[in-house]
Amino acid sequence: MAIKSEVSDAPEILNLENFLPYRLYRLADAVSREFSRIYKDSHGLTRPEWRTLSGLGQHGTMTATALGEQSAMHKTKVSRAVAELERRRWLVRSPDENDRRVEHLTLTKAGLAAYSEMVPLAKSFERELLARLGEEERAAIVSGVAALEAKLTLG
Amino acid sequence: MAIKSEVSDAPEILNLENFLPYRLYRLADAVSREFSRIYKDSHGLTRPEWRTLSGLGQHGTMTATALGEQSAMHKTKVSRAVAELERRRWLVRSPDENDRRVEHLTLTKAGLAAYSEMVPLAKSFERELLARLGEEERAAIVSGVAALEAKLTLG
DNA sequence: CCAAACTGGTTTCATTTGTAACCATCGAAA
DNA sequence: TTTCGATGGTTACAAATGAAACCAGTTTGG
Repeated sequence: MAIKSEVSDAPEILNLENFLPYRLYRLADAVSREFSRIYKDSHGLTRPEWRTLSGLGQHGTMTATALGEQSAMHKTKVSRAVAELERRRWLVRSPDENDRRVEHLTLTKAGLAAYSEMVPLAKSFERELLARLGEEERAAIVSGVAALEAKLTLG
Repeated sequence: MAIKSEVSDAPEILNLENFLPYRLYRLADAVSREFSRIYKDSHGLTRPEWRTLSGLGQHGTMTATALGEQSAMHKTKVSRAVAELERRRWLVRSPDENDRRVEHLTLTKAGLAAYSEMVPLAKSFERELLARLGEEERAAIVSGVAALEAKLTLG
């Protein structure tokens, strides 16, 4: 049997368990699922709501557009998350002086309280996640992610 | 101002852009989005459908349960993906001899053809993705992901 | 000054997803 | 053998998502 036919007869096979896009997605999904307990189980937030809360907690006041850029969310996700947090009275909107299309979003005391409560939990989640790894493994995942991020168009 | 009040007054802040669960998710999402062009744009497949095709292409014949385990999908996703691939006549079901609940799934010639067409594209996608990185960066992401996978309950 | 193009943000609609209930069959134990 | 709990797989329903249309309001170019 000629080599040429040998290599072209058998269909080329992809090993899914070893395929980086799949592994990355599955890993992120597992981590995200675990992490979601912090905002979902305790307060019934969705991920977009959590990110919105987190963005505002971090930056004080932002517009919806800025939120979308900071946390890599589509404008519709932001819009709905903001609406829900407003319904909970966790944030308020205030009109922009110069541009009447724009709204500035700010957490209320209640929103800030929820944020302050979750931040330590989030940090310890990350800490414990990384603590399961050895020193070089930790460095590997962090720098590996950073390297790929740098090469991609994110958000 | 006493140190104690200094540290407890300001709300602790989480830097989202630096938070591993967020970064991981955003990265996986971006990679997955780019990759999806291979199965979505050309054949209109969803991710579960692609994974199902991929699992069967790789293993020949599988049950729905096995597919779910191999590709980290919930049984409902598998069920719907299988139904769609069957509708396209890309796979067939055959009953199990001993257990009438079980179905064995196999790609048809058409399914296999689609699979064979996509595999090289998938491989070159991964290759080119990794080619954007330097040697150590490549090693870092691969071993970092592997390390985290090992510590988590996946799927 | 006015039309066209653009931008911030919301809504609508179709698709996808997750949860739970469900149906059929199987295996073990009484 | 009958019954009861697990298992393979599907379905129903509610919630989350994405794409595109949409509404204001703003800017730009003629």
